[in-house]
Amino acid sequence: MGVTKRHIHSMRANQMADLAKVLSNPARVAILEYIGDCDGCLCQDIAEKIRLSQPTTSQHLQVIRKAGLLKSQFKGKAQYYSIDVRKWEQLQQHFQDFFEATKAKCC
Amino acid sequence: MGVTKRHIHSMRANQMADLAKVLSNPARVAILEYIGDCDGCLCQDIAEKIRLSQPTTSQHLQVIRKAGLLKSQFKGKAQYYSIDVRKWEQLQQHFQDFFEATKAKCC
DNA sequence: ATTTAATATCGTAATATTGCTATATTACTT
DNA sequence: AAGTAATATAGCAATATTACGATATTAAAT
Repeated sequence: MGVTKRHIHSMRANQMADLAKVLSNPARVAILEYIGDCDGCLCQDIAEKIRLSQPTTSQHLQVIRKAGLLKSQFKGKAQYYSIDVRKWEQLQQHFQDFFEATKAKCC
Repeated sequence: MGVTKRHIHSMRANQMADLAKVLSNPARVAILEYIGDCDGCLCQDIAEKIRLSQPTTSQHLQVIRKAGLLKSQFKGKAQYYSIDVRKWEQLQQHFQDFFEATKAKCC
């Protein structure tokens, strides 16, 4: 077959996997690091920085955005991306909870 | 093309992505949750619990193991898996550092 | 030595992901 | 209104991932 069988797992496990998937590509990690740096970045600047094409960079941005981690704002024709700090902290908490819950059980 | 271009990214970004990849599949998340629960689990019990075949479960276990997160011990023909707590805490710290570093820059 | 039971690996098919070029869309500028 | 600049989307090829059944490996039990 070859499809991830989401339906057999708990919603919690699927959610956790979905969040981890956002961070499971080095380009997206690099993008998040860069956006953190500059606080309001243009797609083309990001693309130049991480050395991927503009379309590829844009696609990765959409993935991160769909996870709710980005805020964006048009100024003229430019789109300024920045990290949604509240969502970022929620993400951090989600991972934290997962690590702690697992540790609490096994140790 | 279609290959992740690891060489253009920093070692840190690649590492982070590799770690996230372990958690980016709900079966592996479910396995980790289950192993946390029982502290010394058999592959077949895990397979039954998460409702995937024994070979599929074994493969996921190898992925988690290659990331260094598992300890295992043969007793007879059975292999008892458990979480390597030190490595688990290191993983947690790695994520924690990434979240904090990014947050420190952008806020 | 053979059988049995548990796990790991091989081979394969289906689907997902990654990255590109080409093109569309959007909003400003002239 | 036409041109320009920035981003997004479509379409595609290459590779990676996921899952399975079949089989190999391993170690105990008969």
